[in-house]
This record gives sequence, structure tokens and C-alpha cells, in this order.
Amino acid sequence: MTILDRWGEGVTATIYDVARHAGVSVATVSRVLNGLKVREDLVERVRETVLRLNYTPSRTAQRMRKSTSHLWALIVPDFENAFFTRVARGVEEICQPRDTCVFIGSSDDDPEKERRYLEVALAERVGGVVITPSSDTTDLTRIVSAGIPVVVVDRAVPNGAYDTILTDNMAGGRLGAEHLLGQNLRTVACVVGPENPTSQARLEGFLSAAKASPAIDIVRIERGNNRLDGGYRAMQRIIQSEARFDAVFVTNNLMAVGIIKALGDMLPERRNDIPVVGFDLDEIPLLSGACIASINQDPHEIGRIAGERILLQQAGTPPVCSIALRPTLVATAGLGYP
Amino acid sequence: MTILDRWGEGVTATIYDVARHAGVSVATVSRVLNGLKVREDLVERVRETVLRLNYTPSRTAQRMRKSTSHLWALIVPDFENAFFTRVARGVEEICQPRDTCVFIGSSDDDPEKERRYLEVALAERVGGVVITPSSDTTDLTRIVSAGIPVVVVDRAVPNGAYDTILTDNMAGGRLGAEHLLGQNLRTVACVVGPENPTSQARLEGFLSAAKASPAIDIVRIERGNNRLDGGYRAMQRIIQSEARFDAVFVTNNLMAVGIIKALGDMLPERRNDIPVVGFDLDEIPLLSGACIASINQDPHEIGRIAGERILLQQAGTPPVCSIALRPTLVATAGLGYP
DNA sequence: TTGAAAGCGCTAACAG
DNA sequence: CTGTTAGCGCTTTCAA
Repeated sequence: MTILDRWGEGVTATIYDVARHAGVSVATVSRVLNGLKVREDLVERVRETVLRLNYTPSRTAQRMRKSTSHLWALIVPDFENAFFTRVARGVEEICQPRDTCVFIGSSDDDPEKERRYLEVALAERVGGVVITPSSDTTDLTRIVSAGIPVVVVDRAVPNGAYDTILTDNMAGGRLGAEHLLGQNLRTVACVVGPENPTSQARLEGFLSAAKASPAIDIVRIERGNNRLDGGYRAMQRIIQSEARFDAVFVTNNLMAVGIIKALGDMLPERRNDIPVVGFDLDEIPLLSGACIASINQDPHEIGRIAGERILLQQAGTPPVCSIALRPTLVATAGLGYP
Repeated sequence: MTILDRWGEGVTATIYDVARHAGVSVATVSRVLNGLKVREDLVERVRETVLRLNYTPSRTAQRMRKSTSHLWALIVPDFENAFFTRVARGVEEICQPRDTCVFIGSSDDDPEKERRYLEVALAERVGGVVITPSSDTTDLTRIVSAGIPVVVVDRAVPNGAYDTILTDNMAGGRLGAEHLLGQNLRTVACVVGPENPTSQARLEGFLSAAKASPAIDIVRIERGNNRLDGGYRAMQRIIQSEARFDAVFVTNNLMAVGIIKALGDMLPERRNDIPVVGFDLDEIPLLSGACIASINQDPHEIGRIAGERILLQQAGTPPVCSIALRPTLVATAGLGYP
């Protein structure tokens, strides 16, 4: 009974089936498949048989023999966040030509969920892990000691010797302050995210550049939860404090949406006259009439570089590189459509 | 030389290492790991050794023996599109408790790229494939004949006998028309996507319900490319035609953004007085002052159901189910924040 | 219960 | 240049 007789039963041809049908040895089939030197007529026969039997080599079996894996893991806090899907795109751009796929796990900033995904990555013996750690306690040592390349993106691991790719957030904050100074806007309210390194660096950068002369007068600093409602409520508090301000600086994109909404609700007459400077504001300017400047990261590039570092590590380069990408500032005029 | 001597060289303990260190056979280790009956003290010894050696069973090897795979494939036209990341979430919700992961491929509506991802899914012998086909020519027969469960989502495959989960787009169109009728808006311009089943069904549904009495007067139907610029240009053409209209119906979310932008640019004084009815408008109403009604699909639910159908197929249920989810309409008032 | 041993599908020596 | 064969790490008979 050959593979052809078992057709339709949910079976797949194996390399033995191909060998038998083509009248050669499995080694020859393997060689043809891997492009090694084989007599021309045998190559022909094998190729024909592969097609006829619909043979697809099992990567699972391949992985057992070779040490390389065509599967990578990407573990991010939230794959519904456009920032991370763009990172994924960047990684994909590196994988795709190498016939490699990425499985994506969303840790939802839950260390336990993240741990499970790391466990899976290890169990699958993936070819590489690209991760945005959910917290400072993320343990990558097991992955590393299994010899799996790791690249950390977007957030650094404190005193971890990993390849790290992130945005120079302090430079981003400075960029924001310089923009406001250039526009002669000197009375500014700030909305800052939770006390994590990212928010802190953005704020610090802003504060340091705000100390120009003449300096920016920071009338108020409010904290928010990096989500829409946090931005809304922070803006509410600022407005209720009756502080005078002629621009807002915010360290996160979702909070910016909440801020714009709050301005529209509470100060409708000034709604479009208060510039908002924030991070990764993307298409917001298109929809709101507000005057907006966006300090943009380049997640796609972050993903690409991460992918390239994985490849380098696979080739033996030790993971000792830390790359900080400079963000760029785009003001409304440059974003409008068309 | 044991595994402990080779530490730090990028090696992983195998089941043999555990067996040797625990002084039992590999069969016993396997049994402990799989929760079969084993003498209590041996269980203890094995457990302890597993921890000490940092042993993680290789899923690759497991997959070679068992037929089940803890890896599924999700192939979508664009994983940067929030609709599909939400589908992914839904699928993940089903996978996660079963320790299963999803690798995501973006076909970018390119049949060749899609074919490659399907090839990978086959080569990896995944446990299931959830796919939004890029075109009518998508070939799923090889996957199926390999015995891999397949669920088609969002777009149906013509005369394909696959489990299919999608939105009742015709009902969505009807919902839009009924909403406008209820608001007494009877002079409407339509912007419709490319001639694919989705756009067509949405338009047909709209047209059929528009034939109420008194009927909706459809002053113009423009086609667009389902992207932002397509919506913008379609709206431009409508405005330039000088047709009178007091509402817009649009079959796609990105085009809605373009439309709102065009209204703002070309009819600033009426910008917030022309209601726009579209699909999956999500947070757009938050940002634009426009009056908006959104006909919402439930991508998360689509993903969940797809995941469940995969499980059922794995358990032997034949794939013969086609589910059309009813969308729901939400008007601006209900979407505002907070 | 436990252990020995036969594969799962493939690659890579090693012989011929 | 081709074929035979020994594993990769695991599960699962089959005996003991």
C-alpha cells in the first residue's frame, strides 16, 4: 500500500514515499531538496514525484536534525497596539526572505503570561526571540542559556547584557520642548505617563530643553495611565486648576486622544487653538482640527534592526549592542491630507 | 560528561539527561511529564531533576510522535489592520488555555505571499489554519488533504466546503439605511469599495432597505479603493457634482476618514452637520466633531468562534458550518467619552 | 509499575 | 555520485 492508496485520509507523503515512487534512496531525495549535487535525470524524477505526491518536507523533522529553526518568537505587551504591529512588520521583513515565520505573543504586561510565552519559545526551540519585557523582573536567562538569540526592544532590561533596540526618548522630549520654543509657546502643561523609564526619559528630556532662555514655563505636570481616560482626566484636572497654558506636552499617544477630547468638551472655543505635542500621534491630526506636533518613533525600523541582530547572533556575534534611534518631530502642516 | 558539565554552551537538557540524573528510565520521565501513573518517590525525584537541569521538553520532538500540534497559523491580508489583530485576539483566547500559539502571516493581499505562508503552515504541520483568503483563487486543498483543520474568516471562498465565519454584511447595509430613515435623513450620497463580495453586500443591503416608503433618495454612488485617499477623492467628486445630500453612507472605515477630512476641507461650515454612516468607525467619533454612526462587526468574536471550530475539527467534526454574525449600529451619542 | 526498544521524518556521515 | 544507516528527542507499545 503506497501513499497514493491512503489518499484523503489526512496523511502526508514522507521522504520515504517519494524515494520509493521515484526509485531512489531517501538520501538522494534529501539532496535534491537541499540543492546538492545529484545526477540530472534523478533530479528530474524526484522533482516530478514530489509534485505528484504533493510532498512537503516536515520542518518539525528537519528541526530535529539541523539546529536552525525557521520559527521566531515576538513577545510584546499588546499586539493590538499599532506600534508593536509595526515592529512585527519590520521583523517580518527580515524573516520573510529567509522563509522564516514569527509567532506573536501578547503578554498584556502580565509577567505570568509573558513567562508562559517564553516557555513556549523555549519548548519550540525557536531561532530567535524579540521581546519587549513586561517588567524589570522578566527572566531571559533560560532562553539565553539554551543558546537562543534574544533582542530586547522598546524597553531596556536593567543591567542585562542583551542586544537592545529602542528610541532615544530623552531626545524625543527635547525635540518637543525645542519645537514649542520655536513656536514661541512658553506656557505649557504636561501630562506624563506612569513612572517607567520611557515616560521618565521623555519628561526629563523635555524639562532639560525647557530650561532655555527664555525658558518654558511649566505650569503643571499631571500623571496619567497611558490610556485614553487617563489623558482625559489629567486634562480635566489641569483645566479645573484654572492654570493658564497655551500648549500641552504629553508623553503618550492614547493620552493625547483623551486630551484632545477633553479640550473639545471643556474649552470648545479654544479647542483648535491649543497646540498638543505628543508621541506617535499618526493620523490623529487628520481627524481632529487641533494643531498637533508628533514626535515619531520608527517602530518598523526597530523591528528590522532587531531581526538583523537575531541573524547576527545566529551567526555567532555576541549580543552586546544597544541602539537608540532618534525620533523625528512632524507638525500638523506636514501631516495634513492630501 | 553530563549536561551539567556542558552548561552555558547553548545546550538544552534532554529527557535522557533527566533520566540519568534521576536514576530512572526515559519512559518514566515521559510518564511523569504526561501525568501518567508513576510511583510517588520516582515522581518526586524526576520533578526535582527537571527543575535542577532546567529541562524543557522539545515540542519539536513531541510533534514527531504525537499527531497534535501546539502551533496554529493565522493568515490575514494585513496584520496592521486593527480588525485582524482583534481577530487574532479572539483566536488567542481559545489557544492560550491550551498552551497553543499562533503564528501570524500577512498576505498583503498578494496570492503568492499567501501561498508561501500556507506552504509554511503545511511544512510546520500546524494544528489548524485560520485564514482570510486574499482572493478567489486561494488554494486550501493541500492543507485540507493533509488533515489540517481550516476555518475561513471575513471572506468566503466560492463553493468551498470550509467552516466559514463572517459578518452579515447585507444586514449591516440595511442597518445603515434604517438608521438614516429613523433620523429622517433621506438624501444620501454613497461611497462604495471595490467590487468584492463585502462591498457589494453592504451596498445591496443598504439599497434594499432604502426602498422604504418614503424611500431614501440616493443622489450619487461613488467607488473608492477602501483606503483613505479613495474616500477623500470620492467625496471630492460628490461635492464637485453639486449634488444636494444631507448624509453619507460609506462601506469601509478608512474611506470614512478620508470623507470626513474632505468634508472638513471643502465644506468647513457644514463639516459637523453632515452625518456619516460607515463600518467599524471605532474611535473616529472621539476625535472628529462629525456626527457619526458606526456599523460594527465583532472581530474578536469572529476569532473566538474560528478558534472553537478548529478545536471541533481536531475532535473530528466535519467542516460544514457557515456562521454570519449580525453587526450592530452605534451612533455618536453612544460613543462619546466619557 | 517500570524499562527496553521501536519508531516519527529527516539529515549527514560513511561506504560503496 | 548514490545508498545505507545512525541518530535528533520524544512517546508508546511490549515484556518483564
